[in-house]
Amino acid sequence: MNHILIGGAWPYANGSLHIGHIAGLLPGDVLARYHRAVGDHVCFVSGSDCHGTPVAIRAKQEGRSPKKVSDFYHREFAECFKKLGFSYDVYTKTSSEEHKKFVREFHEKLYESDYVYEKEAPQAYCESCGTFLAGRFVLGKCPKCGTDIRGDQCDSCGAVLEPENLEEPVCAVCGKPVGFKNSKHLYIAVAKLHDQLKSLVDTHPEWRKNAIAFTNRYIDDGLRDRALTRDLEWGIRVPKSGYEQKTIYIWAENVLGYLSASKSAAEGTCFDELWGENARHYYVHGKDNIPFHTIILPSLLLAHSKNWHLPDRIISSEYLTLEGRKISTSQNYAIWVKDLTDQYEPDSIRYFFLANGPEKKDADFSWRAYVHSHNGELLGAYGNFVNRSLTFIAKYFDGIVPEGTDNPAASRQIDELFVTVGRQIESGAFKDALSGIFDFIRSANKFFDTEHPWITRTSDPSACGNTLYQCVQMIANLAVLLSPFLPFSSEKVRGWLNISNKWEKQSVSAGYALPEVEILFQRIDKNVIETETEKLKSILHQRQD
RNA sequence: GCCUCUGUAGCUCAGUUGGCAGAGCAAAUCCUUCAUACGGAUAAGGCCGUUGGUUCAAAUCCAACCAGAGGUACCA
Repeated sequence: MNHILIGGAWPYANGSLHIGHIAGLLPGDVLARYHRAVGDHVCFVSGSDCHGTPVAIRAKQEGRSPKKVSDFYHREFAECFKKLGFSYDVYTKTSSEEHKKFVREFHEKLYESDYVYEKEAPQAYCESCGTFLAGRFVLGKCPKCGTDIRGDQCDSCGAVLEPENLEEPVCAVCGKPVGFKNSKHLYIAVAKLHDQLKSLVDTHPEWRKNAIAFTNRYIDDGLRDRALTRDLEWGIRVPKSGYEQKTIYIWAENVLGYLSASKSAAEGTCFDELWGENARHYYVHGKDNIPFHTIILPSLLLAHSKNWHLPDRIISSEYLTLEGRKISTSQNYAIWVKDLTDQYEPDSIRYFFLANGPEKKDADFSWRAYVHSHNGELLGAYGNFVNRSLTFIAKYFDGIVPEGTDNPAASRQIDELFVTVGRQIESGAFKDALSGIFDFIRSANKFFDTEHPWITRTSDPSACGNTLYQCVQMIANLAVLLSPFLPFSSEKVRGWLNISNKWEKQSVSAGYALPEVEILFQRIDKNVIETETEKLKSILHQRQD
């Protein structure tokens, strides 16, 4: 039995989840379900990222506490994931006591390492907000070209800047001028870990291409040491004297959630195996998260001790666009997961984002494509094949699976699918996996047509029975092959046919009595395309006014 | 500015090491009626962004250019 850790990215708790999050995170659940079906010990963890400036700012704007705000979104996230069938072993939050305790202990030891040092540097400070500000919360003019800019980078002339070099710096939150104060912080010497980090990338050609490219870029450009602490109220207190007023920088604690959450999941029993040499670790997130998983997390682990298991597979997706445009939460141009799950079936949503996800390059969500994917592929090809076969048996064989012999060609294809689909899932090629399964479904429909059982039913009843027997075997195996992708419908079919979800060839005996079956997927009205597209257009319209 | 990615059929895209351009959808014609107006077959559709180069052979490798997207470490 292999120990598999799957870490899904921790969504940031300052706003609702949209389809982009789901597109990046769904692969984690496919991996988890697949590895469980194979018989591996799986620990699939994630949680809500609750600390940091944006949550604090949002709380201030809403007149609520940061805890209230982040708890609100945490509950919403958990509900969305549940509805979509995410099979997390633990879904927690960074503001949980278990996580905070784990992080404080981890950091205490970390500070003793040779890779952590103290440094004083000027920090932007807003008197009116009474807080220090991160670079991107300082607005000002570029000293070189005079353009209005945000943060420490000029978009128009490309100059890399420090906030203290900006002209007329103002606070992005309240608009008042900012000053600068010296502040002492702990830094992690990422640059000193250059060789280990370089060798980590070089020894993992199976990371997604974008992860390798990003990481190499950072390494080649020269790794920069990073502050581990922040002058912020809302966060985990720094466990060091002299640092009572400071908190731990979120990227120095949220990625440790993989450890703290897997510790609670394992309840101490197999935590060591899970983080030992022979485990396998997958990290599933969007490309924006790459450096934090390939540089920061390994740096923290390496600086802490020699024994932690480093990332094996980085499943970093590209971005999802919406009707050809960039999704924008601030401008409300998005489809929210909670709205989607209210109206559409979870398997339908899962199918679309897994079959059309941003695996190797940006992908687009359009209502036209979504409705087509559901009605045409999921329902028309798969649902219909299941339905036409099983209702045929119900109608003409009294619901009893007729006598028949295995179809050698189909049987061989199924054997191959278990191998290739498994390999594709493990390597992060979810689109290819689904497309292989759906090719088989198309061939199954073709088989049904060329056998025309509705004719042999009277002309050659035993041939008719044989055809349906073979169709039932195909359905049984499809249910298992699709179970990581479409858990809800697969569970239904497995229930009807009384088969397990083990990742191996299934068979249903002749004579088995089918229960009453129902339609697998509801058809989506085509008018949805127009009404939903109109809604998005009106959002764009408002934006321009 | 710099870096990365993308450009292939009307649309969405696949094309792993160079070897006769592929799939799905849409549109066309036909077959079918077991099934959720569902399924199947056939044909049609392409200057593979542009221009050069390497090669017996280039969508694929190299160079330049054009167009678009993304990134450029304390925004997740």
